[in-house]
Amino acid sequence: MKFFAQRMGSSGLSNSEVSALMDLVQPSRMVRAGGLIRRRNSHSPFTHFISSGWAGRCDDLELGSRQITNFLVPGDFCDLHEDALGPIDHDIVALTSASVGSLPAEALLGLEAAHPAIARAMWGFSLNESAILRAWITNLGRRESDARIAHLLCELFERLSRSGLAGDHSFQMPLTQQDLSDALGITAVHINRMLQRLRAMKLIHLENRVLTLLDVEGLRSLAGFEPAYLKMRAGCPAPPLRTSA
Amino acid sequence: MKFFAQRMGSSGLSNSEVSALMDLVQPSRMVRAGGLIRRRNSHSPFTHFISSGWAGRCDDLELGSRQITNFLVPGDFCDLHEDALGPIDHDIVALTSASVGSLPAEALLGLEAAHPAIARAMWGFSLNESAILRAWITNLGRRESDARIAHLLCELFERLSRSGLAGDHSFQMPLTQQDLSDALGITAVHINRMLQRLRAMKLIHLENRVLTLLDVEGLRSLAGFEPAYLKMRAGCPAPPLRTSA
DNA sequence: TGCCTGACCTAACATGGATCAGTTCAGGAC
DNA sequence: GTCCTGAACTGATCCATGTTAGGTCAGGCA
Repeated sequence: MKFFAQRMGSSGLSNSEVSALMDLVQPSRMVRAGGLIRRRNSHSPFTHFISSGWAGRCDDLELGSRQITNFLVPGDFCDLHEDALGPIDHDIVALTSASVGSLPAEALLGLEAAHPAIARAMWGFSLNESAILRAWITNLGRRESDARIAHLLCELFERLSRSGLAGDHSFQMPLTQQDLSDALGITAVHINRMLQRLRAMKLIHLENRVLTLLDVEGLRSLAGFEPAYLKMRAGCPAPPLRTSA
Repeated sequence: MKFFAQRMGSSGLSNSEVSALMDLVQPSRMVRAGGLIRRRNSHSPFTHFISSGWAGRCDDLELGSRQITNFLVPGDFCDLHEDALGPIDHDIVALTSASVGSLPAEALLGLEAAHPAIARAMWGFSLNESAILRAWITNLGRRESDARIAHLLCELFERLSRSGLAGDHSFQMPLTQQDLSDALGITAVHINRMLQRLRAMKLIHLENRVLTLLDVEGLRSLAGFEPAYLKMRAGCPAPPLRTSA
């Protein structure tokens, strides 16, 4: 839960607001790699977050193939306010063994009504994820396979960095080539070829589940990566009111 | 603004709550086809919605190519709470001539704090769009071009239906083949060929900007379309509290 | 020791969709 | 009427990626 507290703090909340949130947190639950954190169509009175490990949002299609629509890393919410409005519509699957925290959803809504800053912060997390989803759409729609992989790696590096989970241009990257395939819409065979190419271009080093970005600028330029969309939208002061729309 | 009021009403709000919202609405602004509704990095103290016409969220890349990450139709919010947390990170472009309404963002946040049902409804709209974005990711990642187009057409039909903008299996479809290309990550040339194929399969009829779904079941089955993700998540009663996460 | 499994890796071949280079047609401006 | 433009449409060619069918290697286990 350390990363969750850090993350809440990074969203512009005061210490007392963060404490009010942390007071709601329930004991964590361990989920083994491959296990389900949330099942589609299920209901839960809790909002969950990733405490440690990696997870993915999965849309299953016929034929056993799946599309991962986002990765979740420590500090990320799994289902912020989803259940207040109906059952969740996709599976959330642990990709490594993971620890999952939770807080009562109704109590969280109450806290938001009482503390405008908390309401803003929750909107910030939600809009932040939407920006990531849009970036994924652009990645899938416009980029070729090598740039597509590069873009995802750049994104993961930034997201882990802001939780203090990435070191000097390197991080623990537990995703298999099949996971990357499921996320990027590229077959695992071709993922392999393109990872080889990125290695040959001296852009990355990947071994024993540790990824090192050997040439961040080169990788970003290949990927067309613009990190602005990941910027945490902290609750900034109300913008000045203008008189016309 | 008629469609906006309808849409608010469809989200489980009472008449008085809808009225409270409508009291905030400012006069609409007309935008010509191709014009900008919101520019990336701009700031606005208003939350905008589409009153009439179609718009698209656009990510521009180098080389003049663009990715449309969602279409916006009458009743859709453009930038719900985006500006309370920082400048918006993408362009919103009118794809037809369009009329855009707005309401003061701070006043809307105030209304949400005072009326929990309104806060829930706004979360519902936001989560609803996130579900659409995830469905787009799956569409781009997993489906071949003909199924991809079919899926988008099914989605648009459902979305317009729920605003009363689609008739008996047909609707006004103002998107050019280039617009479809920009949204689906398929060249306009190939969009054309695949539209021919859908016509040849007697699944659709498209002429003079009117699209008719000749065989809804056939189209859905080709697309693997499951409409559940579009279901408006109305503010349902609080789920019963359980004691374990 | 040998067997099994999952992840990574590779080669040969097939193909969906991109690219390039056009044509046709309707509507609007003049 | 002619010109111009945007959109729809088409055919030929090419290549990025999918498909199929393997191989290698390390770890766990009997």
